[in-house]
Formats: sequence, C-alpha cells, structure tokens
Amino acid sequence: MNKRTQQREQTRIEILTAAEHIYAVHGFIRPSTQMVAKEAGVAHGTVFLHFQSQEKLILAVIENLGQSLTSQIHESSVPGHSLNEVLQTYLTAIEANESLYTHLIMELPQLPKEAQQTVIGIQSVIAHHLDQVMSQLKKEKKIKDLSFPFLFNTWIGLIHYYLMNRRLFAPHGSVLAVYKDQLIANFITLLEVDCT
Amino acid sequence: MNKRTQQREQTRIEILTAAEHIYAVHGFIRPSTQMVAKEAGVAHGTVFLHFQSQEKLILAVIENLGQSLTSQIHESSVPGHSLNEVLQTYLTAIEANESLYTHLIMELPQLPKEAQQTVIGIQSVIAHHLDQVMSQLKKEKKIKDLSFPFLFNTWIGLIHYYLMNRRLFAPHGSVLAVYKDQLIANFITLLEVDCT
Amino acid sequence: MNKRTQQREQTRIEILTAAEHIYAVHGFIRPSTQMVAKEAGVAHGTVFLHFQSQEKLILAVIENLGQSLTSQIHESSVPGHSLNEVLQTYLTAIEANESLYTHLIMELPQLPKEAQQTVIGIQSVIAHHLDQVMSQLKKEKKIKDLSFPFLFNTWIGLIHYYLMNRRLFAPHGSVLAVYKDQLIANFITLLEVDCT
Amino acid sequence: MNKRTQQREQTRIEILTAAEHIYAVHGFIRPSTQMVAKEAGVAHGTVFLHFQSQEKLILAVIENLGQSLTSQIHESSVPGHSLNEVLQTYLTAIEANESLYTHLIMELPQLPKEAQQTVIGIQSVIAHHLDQVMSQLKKEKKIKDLSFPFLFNTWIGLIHYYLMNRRLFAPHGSVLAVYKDQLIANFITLLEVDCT
DNA sequence: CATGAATGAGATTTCATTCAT
DNA sequence: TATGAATGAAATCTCATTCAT
Repeated sequence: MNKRTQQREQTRIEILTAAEHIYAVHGFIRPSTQMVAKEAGVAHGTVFLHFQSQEKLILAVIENLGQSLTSQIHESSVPGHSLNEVLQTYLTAIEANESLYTHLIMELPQLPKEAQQTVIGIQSVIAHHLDQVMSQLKKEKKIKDLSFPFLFNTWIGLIHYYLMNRRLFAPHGSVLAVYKDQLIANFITLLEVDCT
Repeated sequence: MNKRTQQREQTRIEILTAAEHIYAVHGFIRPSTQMVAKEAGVAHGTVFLHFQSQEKLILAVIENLGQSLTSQIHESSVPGHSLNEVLQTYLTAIEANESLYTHLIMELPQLPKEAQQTVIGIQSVIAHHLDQVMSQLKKEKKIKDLSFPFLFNTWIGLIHYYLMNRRLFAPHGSVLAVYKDQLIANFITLLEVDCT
Repeated sequence: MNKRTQQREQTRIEILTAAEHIYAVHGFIRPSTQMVAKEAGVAHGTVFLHFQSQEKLILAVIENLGQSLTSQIHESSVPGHSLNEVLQTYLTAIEANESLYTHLIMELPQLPKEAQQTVIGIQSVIAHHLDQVMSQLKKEKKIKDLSFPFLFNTWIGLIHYYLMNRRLFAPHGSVLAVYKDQLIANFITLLEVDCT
Repeated sequence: MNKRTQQREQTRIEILTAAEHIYAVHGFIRPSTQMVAKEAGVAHGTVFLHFQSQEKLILAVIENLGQSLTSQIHESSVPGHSLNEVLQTYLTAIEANESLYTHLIMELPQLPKEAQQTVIGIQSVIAHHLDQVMSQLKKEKKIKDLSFPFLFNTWIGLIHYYLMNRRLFAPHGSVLAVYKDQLIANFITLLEVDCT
C-alpha cells in the first residue's frame, strides 16, 4: 500500500469515525453531512469523495457496526457456553455500542433497506448461539418447551425495549451497564421449569 | 350546530383523518404538511387554519390515538378479567391502530415531548390492569414471582418487537391479527409455574 | 337614514376605529386585516365588505386623521393669532393623534400614493396659517428674513424629528406633551432678530 | 489570498452590493431575499451561505453604511473647521449614500435593534464635531445661546425632513446635491446673532 | 348584510450534491 | 485527492382576498 492510498484510507476512516460518533449521539436521520464533515475535520465535499452519497455513508457506518458486533460475539463464544454466558456475551457486545445500536434499531424503517440486512445478520449470529444452548436445555427439560423463535423474540424484544427507553432507565450512561445482569437473571428465571 | 360549524368540523376531521392515514403509512417525521393537505383534498394553507403548526397536527393525531386506545381498553375491561383476557383486550385495541401506533413508539424520541406523555398514558392503563391480575396470580403461586416491572417490560417489549418488525412477520396486513393469540398463549406459558 | 343603513354605518365606524387603534400602536404595515377584525369584534370578511381592500382601509384611516387634524387647526385658528399661538394650535392638534400621525409620516413611502396627498393637505393648512403670521413679522423686521419654505421645513422637520424619536424622548406617553412649549419657545428664539 | 477565498469574498461583495442597491431603491423591509439573490446573480441559497439570515444581511448593509459614513466624516474633519465646513462635511458624506441612509432613518423602528446603534453611532460623530465648533461660537456670542441638543435636533430634523421628502424636492437624483449649500447657509443665518 | 372557512401565492431557511480550483 | 462555494429543490408558515352560507 503506497503513501497515497494510505492517506486516502486514513481520511476515509476519519470520516467514518466522525459519522459513528455523530450518529451515536444524534441518530442517523437528523445530522447533516455538513456536521459529519466538521466533526471529521475535513471539507464537506470530501465526505462525498469517499462515500458516494449520504445513504452510502450511513450504510458504511451501519455495516461497520454489524461487523464489530458479530466479530465480538464470535470471539467471545466458546462451544459449551452456558445460557447465561451466551446472553452475557451478546449484551456485552451491544453495550460497547449501545447508543449507535439503539439508533439503528429505532430508525431502521427510515434507513435504506440494506441496513435491515445488517440487523438481520447481527441477530442471526446471536440466534445461532442461543439456539444451540437452548435446544440442549430443552432436551434436558431444564427450560420450558416453547418454540425457539418465540423465546428469541422475547429476549430481543426485552433488550430492545430497555435500549429504546434507555434515557428513562439510565438518564446518563449505559442502560445495559446497569441492568444487564438483572435482565439475564430474570429472563433465565422466566425460562426455567420451576416447581417450588 | 349550524351548517358552517359543521362544515368546519368536517374539514378538520378530513385533515386529521388524512394525517392519520399518511402518518400510519409513512410515519410522523417524513411526510410534509403538503402531502397531508393533498391527501385531505384541501389547500396547503387550510392545514394551518385548523392546526397552528405541523407539530400541533402531529400531536392532535397522537392524542386522538391515545384517547382511542385508552377508551377501548377501558370499555373492554371488566373486574375479574383473567390474565388472558387482559392481554387480549390490550392487543385488540392496538390491532385496530397497529400501523399508527407502531410509528408512534418507534419515532417517539423524534417527536415533541407531549407525545411521550400520551405513550406513558397508554402504558399506565395497561400496566394498571395487568398489575391487578398478576398480583393475584402471584399470591396464588400460579405465576412466577418476578417483579412486576420486569414482567410488564417483557410483555411490552415482546409486543413492540413484533410491531416493529411487522412487515417481516406479516408482509401485508396486521401482525397482531396473525400472532396475537400465539403471543398471549406463549407469554402465559412463560409466566406459569410449571412442573411437568 | 333607515335602520339598515344606520347599522351598516355603525359597523363601518367600528372597523375604522379599531384600525385607528391598531395602526396607532403597531403602524400601518405590520398588522394584518385579521388583527383589525378581531379588535373591531367583527368577522374577518366584514372588513372587506366595508373597505374594498387593506389599502382602502388604510387610506380611510389616514383620510380620517387628515380631516380631524385640519378641522382642529381650522377651528382653533383665529385671524390675528400670534406666531406662538399658531404653532401651539398645530402641535395641540398633532398631540391628540401623536402615535398615529407619527406612523403616518414614517411609513409614508410604503403607503399608497393617495396617503401622501393627505399629508400634503395637512401641511398646506398649517403652512397657510404660518405664512400669514410670518409674513407680517418679517415686514415688521421682528424675525429673520429667510424664505418661508425654509422656515416651514425647519419647523416641520424639528417636530417630525421629535415625533420619530418619541420613544427616546418620552419613553411612555406623548413627546409633545413634554416638549411642546419648549420647542415653540426655542424655535421662536431662533427666528427672532436678536441684538443682545 | 488564494483564488478561492478571493472568489468567495467577491460573491459576498456582490450580494452585499446587490442588497445595498435593492435596499436603497425599495427600502429594507419590502424586498425579499429572492430579489437580492436575483440582483446579485446568485442562487437564492447562496445568500444564506454568506449571511446567516435576512436580518444578518440587513445588518451587514447597515453596518457597512455606518462605517462608510463615519469614516468619511472623520477623514474630512480637520481641527479648526468652521461651522460651515462641519455641516458641509456631514452632508457630503450623507449625499454619497442618500437613498440608503434615508431608508435607514425612516424604517429604523421596523429594523433590528442593532441598526439603532449604528444610527446612534453616526449621529454621535456629527454631534461631537458640531458641539465643538458651536461651543466656541457661543462663547464668542456669534450664535444664539440655545441648548446644543435643541440646535442639533433642529439641524438633524431639517436634513432628515429634506431626505424623507427627497422625491418631492428632487424627483430624480439627490436632494442634497440640490439643496445642500442653501440648507447650510440658511441654517447658519438662523443661528446667527443678527442685528441688521 | 355579515360571517368565517378556504384559498394559494410568496417568504425564509435548510441541506444533499456538484464542480471549478 | 481535497476543498468549499454554489446550487436549487424542498419544507413550513402567513395573510390578503373570495365566496358559500
């Protein structure tokens, strides 16, 4: 990679990082490309040199987030993880990008269709891990015998609900940091076949 | 009521209905007041004759929705309702305004603060009914002893998740129409103290 | 005059009076016909029933003012008045309509051309009286031998200057009430052939 | 200064000049930013690229005028100037911007508060020079012993009166060009202690 | 005669995108 | 490759005027 290409790549990353920051704070829809350029410390036109259009820039940020989340989950996953560990892995990954991810799921229908693929991709990964451990537990009659999709959607729905109301549950800072353990524990209690 | 007042009220309702329709399809944020005017078949300026500003129009639509939902829930609620019946009542009310309600919960942070009050109002109503029936069931040891807020959030999160992905779960038509019964049944199963 | 015509005339006057009030406070340009209608306690459309257009309404108010001022000046003028008395008469007439008159002279170029005729009319009246008394004084060598137009313009300019800056000179209330006598006295001193 | 900055400055000046021209002809209030853009030969949006808002544009034009007038007066003023010379200096400065200045003083109450500061600034400069020369003349008993504020207001009132009626006194072209000398001469005559 | 609902032209302002430098 | 000035298409909102009731 020669100097020129290197420099170009550097600028691209600066813009992408600036965009991530801006979008994490203000969401994807509201901020102008002008704002992103200013945050990145480059000229307005430079944004369009690296990303054909605003849409492409948004997609790049989202794709980046997708990659980051899925790779984090992959890396932290070991065969034989307990249900608790799988859920923990998932929430820890989200927590690191809480704000950006929250905006992604909330503004999804207002974003280009390709963004939905990314979200589906993220969910497939966690679904895969969850399915494995849950199937086993079901066989062992340790958790209730409900369809995996329902259990999965309950879990994702619960997490997304806390994320969407993060400013209510945790006015400053991360909801997951505060509620992560409690959510996992309660969710597991809910699944358990319990005869007290 | 004389003809003039009647006519005015008629126009107001036409605009409100047009707005409800447009917002149900495209969300609250994207459509222009121009679009609403066209849909209502009135001049652009007429919209502002009846609603001081775009914000006020949006709030009127949302308030209308809030009223509609809460009154539906109230009307269908009888003391002594089973958990199943309470959940059913709630989902039936939402189902009638599924698209609009879905946009409301997704775009909430982008909407004026007053809109949040409306959503909080809706949730208070259902929370109240749910709390009553759940407390009783907990005492009777029929459902797991988890905090009400957690159970409530799990339920709302689940429903909102299906709503937010309604085009995925039910490409044309209502998700709740398709999944309502299944969601209620599964959720109840989840709550139950089960020793098979 | 039958009852119908009488009623009509009554409404016309109500609108005119309301307009005078509104224009006195806010000037001629800014207030909307809506505002005038509200102040008059009539429907918006009624304004246009009595006055073909906003322009015609403004002209009517101005013409009214012109009539009022010229007739006041005429009535208070007696042959043989001193310079002091003539100036006093003029300022007293203006003082009674200070705010409206001030807006008239300031916004004149933004008003229909006919309005200028009214202002010219008012000034002709005072010019006529002033010319008479000044000519006599000049003959008697009691005041400086300067052209009448110059003296007239100096006087009018001085008064208009105080009117235009009335909120500076008299933040609340009438400038003329406060400065009238002093202005007359000083102006006369200026004119006098003085060998002290 | 590179070409780009130069070009930008050029455009800014084109807009400012166009605005000055438009405002000189039509006043500050009536013309739309659209008109200014057209006159400047730039796109409508470009106006807002250089001036945040219409108000800012108007203020820029006015400030420009203020600077121009005060610097002209300063430059032409030498210690030891006669009354005639001081008045001459003032009128010559105004004459160069007669139309724009006239609109400024007439529409002042309709303009942003900052505009009033500019007018006050201009008047302070001329007041300062006038006070100096008049005080001396009063001591020498060459002019009447009237308060400076009154004399100042008489002078400014006189000039503003001619300016406000410039289209009457000089239908095409500058009033001051035509009346300047005469106004100064007459005003001085008025001040003089005269015993003929 | 009076009403006031409806109209639609126009005003300011924002912002993604282009292109000369 | 990078810049940032310029563009022009919206979008919201105001208001004089018309006209059915």
